[in-house]
Amino acid sequence: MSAAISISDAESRVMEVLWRQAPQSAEEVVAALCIPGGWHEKTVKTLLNRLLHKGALRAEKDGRRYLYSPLLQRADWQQNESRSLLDRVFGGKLTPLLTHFSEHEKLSAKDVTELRKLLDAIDHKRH
Amino acid sequence: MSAAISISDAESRVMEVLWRQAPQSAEEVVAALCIPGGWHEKTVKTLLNRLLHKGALRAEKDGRRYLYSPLLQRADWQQNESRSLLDRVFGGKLTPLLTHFSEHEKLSAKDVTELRKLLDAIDHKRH
DNA sequence: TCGCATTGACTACATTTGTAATCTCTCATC
DNA sequence: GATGAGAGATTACAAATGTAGTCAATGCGA
Repeated sequence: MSAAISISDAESRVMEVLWRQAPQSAEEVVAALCIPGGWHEKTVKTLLNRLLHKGALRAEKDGRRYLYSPLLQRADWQQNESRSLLDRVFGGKLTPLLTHFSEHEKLSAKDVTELRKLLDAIDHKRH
Repeated sequence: MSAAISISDAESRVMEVLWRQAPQSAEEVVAALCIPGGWHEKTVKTLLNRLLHKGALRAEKDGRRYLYSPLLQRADWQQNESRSLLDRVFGGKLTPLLTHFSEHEKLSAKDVTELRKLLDAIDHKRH
């Protein structure tokens, strides 16, 4: 288990861009994030750099610039964030969280169907 | 909608104590949190104070000291944190989160039963 | 009544985070 | 070879956070 890189909220926004597609140059990442009322180019560069130092990204030289790719995997990050919520907010127990979501979040018919399928699948594995 | 008080991780630890039981004196809260390798008394006092200023707590005078009670409700906090995770990490969509949990978290048989009941209840409401 | 112990208020300080600006190096061009 | 533009590296700075220490007020015990 790698030392569990932790990234900030703003940093995760940058990662999302690279998770969608990689590798990308800084310029491309900037383009994706600096649109309307977005960040300043310098801000994105800073975030890229911090992510590099944290080991969340890899950079390969491409002429005068770098191409960035995620090292931290999105699924792993989601895993950590979810686990963290579970522990911090729901005492580490899943049922209260699920109960909470089903009570407070609007579940679409599709969500419900989806969930039933998941439960069935779990039951099957458990056979 | 109240201005959505936001509390830090350490602060939430203090709130948990008061959510379990309120009102409590600072001394009692300290006692609950400073046990083995816990925080320093002063740290807890600071957190109580910050929470007061944020409006997350109420303090009523009781002789030479105060008795603290939560103003921020646990359910509301859970709601905010969950919503935040959902938006930040799962693009605001519930299904990916639920899928994630069902794939990566061990669901006990009880969890599954519980969930099914929830789904049934939802279907009923939808009638 | 006076000083002390206790409690809350205020101050402190390093780290992380959001958000940039400036510095520097290097390659393409004149 | 000199120079300027663009890329990344370094520096900046305020707010939030974790973690305490110091100050000040006040009621209790001697």
